[in-house]
Amino acid sequence: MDRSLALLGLMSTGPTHGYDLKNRYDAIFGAARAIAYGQIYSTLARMIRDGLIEQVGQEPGAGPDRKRYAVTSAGRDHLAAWLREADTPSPDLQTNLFAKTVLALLLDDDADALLDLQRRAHLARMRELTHAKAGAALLDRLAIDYALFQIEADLRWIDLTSARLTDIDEEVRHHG
Amino acid sequence: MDRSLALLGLMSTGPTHGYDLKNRYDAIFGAARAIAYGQIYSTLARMIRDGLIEQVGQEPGAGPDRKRYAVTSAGRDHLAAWLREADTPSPDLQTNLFAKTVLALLLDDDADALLDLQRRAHLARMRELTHAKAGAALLDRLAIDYALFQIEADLRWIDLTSARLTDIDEEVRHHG
DNA sequence: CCGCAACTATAAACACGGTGTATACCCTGA
DNA sequence: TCAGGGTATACACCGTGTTTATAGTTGCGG
Repeated sequence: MDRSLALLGLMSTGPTHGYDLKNRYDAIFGAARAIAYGQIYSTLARMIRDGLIEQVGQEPGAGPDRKRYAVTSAGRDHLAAWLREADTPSPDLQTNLFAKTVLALLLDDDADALLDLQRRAHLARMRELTHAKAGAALLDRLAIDYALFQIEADLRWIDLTSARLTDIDEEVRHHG
Repeated sequence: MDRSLALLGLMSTGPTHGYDLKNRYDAIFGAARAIAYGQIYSTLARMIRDGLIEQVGQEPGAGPDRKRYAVTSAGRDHLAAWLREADTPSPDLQTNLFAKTVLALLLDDDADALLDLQRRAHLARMRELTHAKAGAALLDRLAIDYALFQIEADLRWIDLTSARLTDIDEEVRHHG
Protein backbone atom coordinates (compact mmCIF):
# COMPACT_ATOMS: atom_id res chain seq x y z
CA MET A 1 0.00 0.00 0.00
CA ASP A 2 1.15 3.48 -0.77
CA ARG A 3 1.67 5.07 2.61
CA SER A 4 2.56 8.56 1.38
CA LEU A 5 -0.69 8.88 -0.56
CA ALA A 6 -2.64 7.65 2.44
CA LEU A 7 -1.00 10.34 4.56
CA LEU A 8 -1.74 12.94 1.94
CA GLY A 9 -5.36 11.82 2.02
CA LEU A 10 -5.56 12.15 5.78
CA MET A 11 -4.08 15.64 5.60
CA SER A 12 -6.71 16.63 3.09
CA THR A 13 -9.32 16.81 5.82
CA GLY A 14 -7.41 19.75 7.30
CA PRO A 15 -3.89 20.85 8.34
CA THR A 16 -2.19 18.68 10.95
CA HIS A 17 1.20 17.89 12.39
CA GLY A 18 3.20 14.68 12.17
CA TYR A 19 2.40 13.25 15.54
CA ASP A 20 -1.34 13.57 15.07
CA LEU A 21 -1.04 12.10 11.59
CA LYS A 22 0.65 9.01 12.95
CA ASN A 23 -2.17 8.40 15.40
CA ARG A 24 -4.93 8.94 12.87
CA TYR A 25 -3.17 6.70 10.37
CA ASP A 26 -2.99 3.90 12.89
CA ALA A 27 -6.63 4.30 13.88
CA ILE A 28 -7.82 3.88 10.31
CA PHE A 29 -5.22 1.85 8.45
CA GLY A 30 -3.02 0.48 11.19
CA ALA A 31 -5.01 -2.64 12.05
CA ALA A 32 -2.38 -4.93 10.62
CA ARG A 33 0.59 -2.64 10.39
CA ALA A 34 1.12 0.62 12.20
CA ILE A 35 3.30 3.27 10.63
CA ALA A 36 6.51 4.31 12.41
CA TYR A 37 7.07 7.88 13.53
CA GLY A 38 10.27 7.98 11.55
CA GLN A 39 8.47 7.25 8.35
CA ILE A 40 5.97 10.00 8.99
CA TYR A 41 8.63 12.66 9.15
CA SER A 42 10.75 11.43 6.29
CA THR A 43 7.64 11.18 4.12
CA LEU A 44 6.54 14.66 5.13
CA ALA A 45 9.97 16.01 4.20
CA ARG A 46 9.76 14.43 0.75
CA MET A 47 6.24 15.75 0.18
CA ILE A 48 7.39 19.26 1.11
CA ARG A 49 10.28 18.96 -1.29
CA ASP A 50 7.85 17.88 -4.01
CA GLY A 51 5.47 20.74 -3.28
CA LEU A 52 2.57 18.50 -2.25
CA ILE A 53 2.29 20.03 1.21
CA GLU A 54 3.60 23.14 2.97
CA GLN A 55 4.13 24.28 6.52
CA VAL A 56 1.42 26.67 7.68
CA GLY A 57 2.32 27.32 11.28
CA GLN A 58 4.19 26.26 14.35
CA GLU A 59 2.40 26.11 17.66
CA PRO A 60 3.27 24.85 21.13
CA GLY A 61 1.52 21.66 22.18
CA ALA A 62 2.06 19.24 25.00
CA GLY A 63 5.77 18.99 24.18
CA PRO A 64 8.02 20.51 21.53
CA ASP A 65 6.43 22.86 19.03
CA ARG A 66 4.04 21.34 16.53
CA LYS A 67 4.64 22.10 12.90
CA ARG A 68 1.38 22.27 11.08
CA TYR A 69 1.24 21.24 7.43
CA ALA A 70 -1.40 21.79 4.77
CA VAL A 71 -1.97 20.19 1.38
CA THR A 72 -1.13 22.47 -1.54
CA SER A 73 -3.21 22.58 -4.69
CA ALA A 74 -0.58 20.45 -6.40
CA GLY A 75 -1.03 17.98 -3.55
CA ARG A 76 -4.78 17.93 -4.04
CA ASP A 77 -4.34 17.26 -7.75
CA HIS A 78 -1.88 14.49 -7.02
CA LEU A 79 -4.26 12.80 -4.60
CA ALA A 80 -7.25 13.16 -6.90
CA ALA A 81 -5.28 11.62 -9.76
CA TRP A 82 -4.31 8.67 -7.59
CA LEU A 83 -7.89 8.09 -6.47
CA ARG A 84 -9.12 8.19 -10.04
CA GLU A 85 -6.60 5.72 -11.39
CA ALA A 86 -7.15 1.96 -11.29
CA ASP A 87 -4.39 -0.31 -10.03
CA THR A 88 -2.87 -3.07 -12.09
CA PRO A 89 -2.75 -6.03 -9.74
CA SER A 90 0.55 -7.89 -9.59
CA PRO A 91 2.01 -5.94 -12.51
CA ASP A 92 4.97 -8.23 -12.39
CA LEU A 93 3.51 -11.69 -12.54
CA GLN A 94 6.13 -13.01 -10.21
CA THR A 95 5.75 -14.42 -6.76
CA ASN A 96 7.97 -15.97 -4.21
CA LEU A 97 6.16 -19.24 -4.49
CA PHE A 98 6.65 -19.39 -8.24
CA ALA A 99 10.36 -18.67 -7.80
CA LYS A 100 10.73 -21.24 -5.05
CA THR A 101 9.01 -23.91 -7.10
CA VAL A 102 11.17 -23.33 -10.13
CA LEU A 103 14.37 -23.19 -8.09
CA ALA A 104 13.47 -26.33 -6.19
CA LEU A 105 13.10 -28.16 -9.48
CA LEU A 106 16.32 -26.66 -10.80
CA LEU A 107 18.23 -27.74 -7.69
CA ASP A 108 16.67 -31.19 -7.54
CA ASP A 109 14.91 -30.31 -4.34
CA ASP A 110 11.44 -31.58 -3.49
CA ALA A 111 9.11 -29.07 -5.10
CA ASP A 112 5.97 -30.95 -4.18
CA ALA A 113 6.89 -30.86 -0.49
CA LEU A 114 7.40 -27.16 -0.76
CA LEU A 115 3.98 -26.62 -2.29
CA ASP A 116 2.40 -28.82 0.30
CA LEU A 117 4.07 -26.91 3.11
CA GLN A 118 2.75 -23.68 1.72
CA ARG A 119 -0.71 -25.17 1.39
CA ARG A 120 -0.76 -26.15 5.03
CA ALA A 121 0.55 -22.76 6.11
CA HIS A 122 -2.22 -21.13 4.11
CA LEU A 123 -4.89 -23.27 5.68
CA ALA A 124 -3.58 -22.47 9.13
CA ARG A 125 -3.54 -18.78 8.31
CA MET A 126 -7.11 -18.98 7.07
CA ARG A 127 -8.26 -20.45 10.36
CA GLU A 128 -6.38 -17.73 12.20
CA LEU A 129 -7.90 -14.95 10.13
CA THR A 130 -11.39 -16.38 10.32
CA HIS A 131 -11.06 -16.45 14.06
CA ALA A 132 -9.73 -12.90 14.22
CA LYS A 133 -12.57 -11.73 12.03
CA ALA A 134 -15.19 -12.71 14.57
CA GLY A 135 -14.51 -9.94 17.04
CA ALA A 136 -13.17 -7.31 14.63
CA ALA A 137 -14.56 -3.93 13.62
CA LEU A 138 -15.97 -3.47 10.14
CA LEU A 139 -12.86 -1.92 8.60
CA ASP A 140 -10.69 -4.68 9.97
CA ARG A 141 -13.13 -7.32 8.75
CA LEU A 142 -12.87 -5.87 5.26
CA ALA A 143 -9.10 -6.11 5.35
CA ILE A 144 -9.32 -9.66 6.61
CA ASP A 145 -11.74 -10.62 3.87
CA TYR A 146 -9.28 -9.35 1.33
CA ALA A 147 -6.57 -11.56 2.76
CA LEU A 148 -8.89 -14.57 2.87
CA PHE A 149 -9.89 -14.22 -0.77
CA GLN A 150 -6.28 -13.90 -1.75
CA ILE A 151 -5.25 -17.00 0.14
CA GLU A 152 -8.00 -18.97 -1.56
CA ALA A 153 -6.64 -17.83 -4.91
CA ASP A 154 -3.17 -18.91 -3.85
CA LEU A 155 -4.49 -22.33 -2.88
CA ARG A 156 -6.08 -22.79 -6.26
CA TRP A 157 -2.78 -21.94 -7.93
CA ILE A 158 -0.92 -24.36 -5.70
CA ASP A 159 -3.25 -27.19 -6.68
CA LEU A 160 -2.89 -26.37 -10.33
CA THR A 161 0.89 -26.19 -10.14
CA SER A 162 1.24 -29.28 -8.04
CA ALA A 163 -0.69 -31.23 -10.66
CA ARG A 164 1.61 -30.03 -13.41
CA LEU A 165 4.96 -30.52 -11.68
CA THR A 166 6.33 -33.11 -14.09
CA ASP A 167 5.72 -30.90 -17.09
CA ILE A 168 7.22 -27.92 -15.34
CA ASP A 169 10.27 -29.90 -14.36
CA GLU A 170 10.92 -30.73 -17.98
CA GLU A 171 10.53 -27.09 -18.99
CA VAL A 172 12.92 -25.89 -16.28
CA ARG A 173 15.60 -28.38 -17.23
CA HIS A 174 15.32 -27.20 -20.76
CA HIS A 175 16.27 -23.68 -19.65
CA GLY A 176 19.10 -25.03 -17.47
CA MET B 1 9.45 -11.51 -5.44
CA ASP B 2 12.79 -11.70 -3.74
CA ARG B 3 15.29 -11.17 -6.53
CA SER B 4 18.44 -11.72 -4.46
CA LEU B 5 17.31 -15.17 -3.36
CA ALA B 6 16.42 -16.05 -6.93
CA LEU B 7 19.93 -15.03 -8.02
CA LEU B 8 21.43 -17.04 -5.21
CA GLY B 9 19.40 -20.01 -6.39
CA LEU B 10 20.66 -19.64 -9.95
CA MET B 11 24.24 -19.46 -8.71
CA SER B 12 23.77 -22.67 -6.79
CA THR B 13 23.95 -24.68 -9.99
CA GLY B 14 27.58 -23.60 -10.34
CA PRO B 15 29.82 -20.50 -10.22
CA THR B 16 28.97 -17.78 -12.70
CA HIS B 17 29.57 -14.13 -13.40
CA GLY B 18 27.11 -11.25 -13.33
CA TYR B 19 26.44 -10.94 -17.01
CA ASP B 20 25.57 -14.60 -17.40
CA LEU B 21 23.39 -14.44 -14.33
CA LYS B 22 21.34 -11.62 -15.82
CA ASN B 23 20.64 -13.60 -18.95
CA ARG B 24 19.70 -16.77 -17.13
CA TYR B 25 17.47 -14.84 -14.77
CA ASP B 26 15.58 -13.30 -17.67
CA ALA B 27 15.19 -16.63 -19.42
CA ILE B 28 13.54 -18.22 -16.41
CA PHE B 29 11.91 -15.46 -14.37
CA GLY B 30 11.95 -12.50 -16.68
CA ALA B 31 8.74 -13.17 -18.61
CA ALA B 32 7.00 -10.21 -17.03
CA ARG B 33 9.91 -8.26 -15.67
CA ALA B 34 13.54 -8.52 -16.62
CA ILE B 35 16.18 -7.67 -14.09
CA ALA B 36 18.51 -4.74 -14.79
CA TYR B 37 22.27 -5.20 -14.98
CA GLY B 38 22.69 -2.58 -12.31
CA GLN B 39 20.66 -4.58 -9.87
CA ILE B 40 22.69 -7.70 -10.53
CA TYR B 41 25.93 -6.06 -9.49
CA SER B 42 24.59 -4.18 -6.50
CA THR B 43 22.92 -7.36 -5.27
CA LEU B 44 26.11 -9.36 -5.80
CA ALA B 45 28.03 -6.75 -3.79
CA ARG B 46 25.60 -7.08 -0.88
CA MET B 47 25.74 -10.86 -0.98
CA ILE B 48 29.53 -10.77 -0.88
CA ARG B 49 29.42 -8.42 2.07
CA ASP B 50 27.02 -10.81 3.82
CA GLY B 51 29.22 -13.81 3.10
CA LEU B 52 26.63 -15.60 0.95
CA ILE B 53 28.89 -15.74 -2.08
CA GLU B 54 32.58 -15.23 -2.81
CA GLN B 55 34.72 -14.48 -5.82
CA VAL B 56 36.49 -17.58 -7.11
CA GLY B 57 38.30 -16.33 -10.17
CA GLN B 58 38.64 -13.73 -12.84
CA GLU B 59 38.88 -14.79 -16.44
CA PRO B 60 38.90 -12.96 -19.75
CA GLY B 61 35.73 -13.34 -21.82
CA ALA B 62 34.38 -11.52 -24.83
CA GLY B 63 34.94 -8.16 -23.19
CA PRO B 64 36.26 -7.03 -19.81
CA ASP B 65 37.36 -9.73 -17.40
CA ARG B 66 34.64 -11.90 -15.94
CA LYS B 67 34.52 -12.20 -12.19
CA ARG B 68 33.32 -15.62 -11.24
CA TYR B 69 31.35 -16.02 -8.02
CA ALA B 70 30.44 -19.12 -6.04
CA VAL B 71 27.91 -19.72 -3.29
CA THR B 72 29.47 -20.19 0.14
CA SER B 73 28.19 -22.73 2.63
CA ALA B 74 26.49 -19.89 4.50
CA GLY B 75 24.82 -19.01 1.21
CA ARG B 76 23.62 -22.56 0.71
CA ASP B 77 22.15 -22.58 4.21
CA HIS B 78 20.46 -19.27 3.59
CA LEU B 79 18.89 -20.49 0.36
CA ALA B 80 17.80 -23.80 1.85
CA ALA B 81 16.15 -21.98 4.77
CA TRP B 82 14.28 -19.73 2.37
CA LEU B 83 13.05 -22.66 0.30
CA ARG B 84 11.87 -24.48 3.38
CA GLU B 85 9.95 -21.57 4.82
CA ALA B 86 6.35 -20.83 3.88
CA ASP B 87 5.36 -17.31 2.95
CA THR B 88 2.70 -15.39 4.77
CA PRO B 89 0.62 -13.89 2.00
CA SER B 90 -0.09 -10.17 2.33
CA PRO B 91 1.36 -10.02 5.83
CA ASP B 92 0.07 -6.51 6.05
CA LEU B 93 -3.56 -6.77 5.17
CA GLN B 94 -3.49 -3.49 3.38
CA THR B 95 -4.04 -2.72 -0.22
CA ASN B 96 -4.22 0.34 -2.33
CA LEU B 97 -7.83 -0.32 -3.10
CA PHE B 98 -8.75 -0.53 0.55
CA ALA B 99 -6.97 2.75 1.23
CA LYS B 100 -8.56 4.46 -1.75
CA THR B 101 -12.02 3.35 -0.74
CA VAL B 102 -11.65 4.58 2.81
CA LEU B 103 -10.12 7.88 1.74
CA ALA B 104 -12.80 8.45 -0.86
CA LEU B 105 -15.43 8.09 1.83
CA LEU B 106 -13.49 10.32 4.18
CA LEU B 107 -13.18 13.03 1.54
CA ASP B 108 -16.78 12.76 0.34
CA ASP B 109 -15.63 11.43 -2.97
CA ASP B 110 -17.52 8.79 -4.93
CA ALA B 111 -16.27 5.50 -3.53
CA ASP B 112 -18.64 3.40 -5.56
CA ALA B 113 -17.39 4.90 -8.82
CA LEU B 114 -13.86 4.10 -7.76
CA LEU B 115 -14.70 0.47 -7.09
CA ASP B 116 -16.53 0.22 -10.36
CA LEU B 117 -13.60 1.67 -12.25
CA GLN B 118 -11.30 -0.89 -10.66
CA ARG B 119 -13.73 -3.66 -11.51
CA ARG B 120 -13.74 -2.70 -15.16
CA ALA B 121 -9.95 -2.40 -15.24
CA HIS B 122 -9.71 -5.88 -13.74
CA LEU B 123 -12.04 -7.37 -16.31
CA ALA B 124 -10.05 -5.77 -19.11
CA ARG B 125 -6.83 -7.10 -17.64
CA MET B 126 -8.33 -10.58 -17.42
CA ARG B 127 -9.17 -10.56 -21.09
CA GLU B 128 -5.66 -9.36 -21.86
CA LEU B 129 -4.03 -12.07 -19.77
CA THR B 130 -6.30 -14.79 -21.10
CA HIS B 131 -5.31 -13.76 -24.58
CA ALA B 132 -1.61 -13.69 -23.74
CA LYS B 133 -1.86 -17.12 -22.16
CA ALA B 134 -2.86 -18.74 -25.43
CA GLY B 135 0.54 -18.59 -27.08
CA ALA B 136 2.71 -18.67 -23.98
CA ALA B 137 5.20 -21.24 -22.72
CA LEU B 138 4.37 -23.34 -19.68
CA LEU B 139 6.27 -21.24 -17.15
CA ASP B 140 4.65 -18.08 -18.43
CA ARG B 141 1.23 -19.69 -18.37
CA LEU B 142 1.75 -20.56 -14.73
CA ALA B 143 2.61 -16.97 -13.90
CA ILE B 144 -0.43 -15.76 -15.81
CA ASP B 145 -2.69 -18.19 -14.00
CA TYR B 146 -1.46 -16.81 -10.75
CA ALA B 147 -2.40 -13.30 -11.82
CA LEU B 148 -5.80 -14.44 -13.06
CA PHE B 149 -6.69 -16.15 -9.80
CA GLN B 150 -5.64 -13.10 -7.90
CA ILE B 151 -7.75 -10.78 -10.00
CA GLU B 152 -10.76 -13.00 -9.45
CA ALA B 153 -10.19 -12.73 -5.71
CA ASP B 154 -9.96 -8.96 -6.03
CA LEU B 155 -13.23 -8.88 -7.91
CA ARG B 156 -14.96 -10.84 -5.19
CA TRP B 157 -13.68 -8.36 -2.61
CA ILE B 158 -14.85 -5.43 -4.69
CA ASP B 159 -18.36 -6.83 -4.87
CA LEU B 160 -18.43 -7.46 -1.16
CA THR B 161 -17.16 -3.99 -0.35
CA SER B 162 -19.39 -2.27 -2.82
CA ALA B 163 -22.42 -3.88 -1.18
CA ARG B 164 -21.35 -2.66 2.25
CA LEU B 165 -20.43 0.91 1.38
CA THR B 166 -23.08 2.60 3.53
CA ASP B 167 -21.96 0.74 6.65
CA ILE B 168 -18.32 1.48 5.91
CA ASP B 169 -19.07 5.14 5.41
CA GLU B 170 -20.56 5.32 8.86
CA GLU B 171 -17.56 3.58 10.37
CA VAL B 172 -15.10 5.88 8.64
CA ARG B 173 -16.90 9.03 9.77
CA HIS B 174 -16.75 7.68 13.28
CA HIS B 175 -12.95 7.62 13.11
CA GLY B 176 -12.80 11.14 11.64
C1' DC C 1 10.19 20.11 45.74
C1' DC C 2 13.17 17.13 43.36
C1' DG C 3 13.96 13.72 40.17
C1' DC C 4 12.45 10.35 37.14
C1' DA C 5 9.23 8.14 34.05
C1' DA C 6 5.99 8.61 30.39
C1' DC C 7 4.13 11.06 26.85
C1' DT C 8 4.57 14.56 23.13
C1' DA C 9 7.12 15.93 19.02
C1' DT C 10 10.71 16.13 15.55
C1' DA C 11 15.20 15.30 13.18
C1' DA C 12 18.93 12.90 11.29
C1' DA C 13 21.70 8.94 10.10
C1' DC C 14 21.46 4.86 7.97
C1' DA C 15 20.12 0.45 5.27
C1' DC C 16 18.19 -1.72 1.30
C1' DG C 17 16.29 -2.50 -3.20
C1' DG C 18 16.35 -0.65 -7.46
C1' DT C 19 17.49 2.58 -11.70
C1' DG C 20 20.45 4.97 -14.78
C1' DT C 21 24.63 6.03 -16.53
C1' DA C 22 29.53 5.80 -17.23
C1' DT C 23 33.35 3.05 -18.40
C1' DA C 24 36.14 -0.17 -20.80
C1' DC C 25 37.04 -3.92 -23.70
C1' DC C 26 36.39 -6.79 -27.83
C1' DC C 27 34.79 -8.13 -32.50
C1' DT C 28 32.71 -7.38 -36.97
C1' DG C 29 31.80 -5.31 -41.27
C1' DA C 30 31.46 -1.30 -44.44
C1' DT D 1 40.11 2.25 -39.89
C1' DC D 2 36.72 3.25 -37.41
C1' DA D 3 31.78 3.04 -36.14
C1' DG D 4 28.60 0.20 -33.99
C1' DG D 5 27.06 -3.43 -31.17
C1' DG D 6 27.65 -6.96 -27.80
C1' DT D 7 30.17 -8.09 -23.39
C1' DA D 8 31.11 -6.93 -18.58
C1' DT D 9 31.40 -4.18 -14.48
C1' DA D 10 31.25 -0.03 -11.30
C1' DC D 11 29.29 3.86 -9.31
C1' DA D 12 26.24 7.61 -8.18
C1' DC D 13 21.82 8.28 -7.02
C1' DC D 14 16.74 7.84 -5.50
C1' DG D 15 12.72 6.35 -2.67
C1' DT D 16 10.95 3.72 1.12
C1' DG D 17 11.47 2.49 5.57
C1' DT D 18 13.98 1.64 10.35
C1' DT D 19 16.71 3.13 14.19
C1' DT D 20 18.34 6.21 17.19
C1' DA D 21 18.99 10.71 19.11
C1' DT D 22 17.13 14.91 20.95
C1' DA D 23 14.15 17.88 23.55
C1' DG D 24 10.23 19.71 25.88
C1' DT D 25 6.30 18.89 29.00
C1' DT D 26 3.47 16.68 32.47
C1' DG D 27 2.66 14.18 36.52
C1' DC D 28 3.70 11.26 40.28
C1' DG D 29 6.26 9.20 44.19
C1' DG D 30 9.50 9.79 47.79
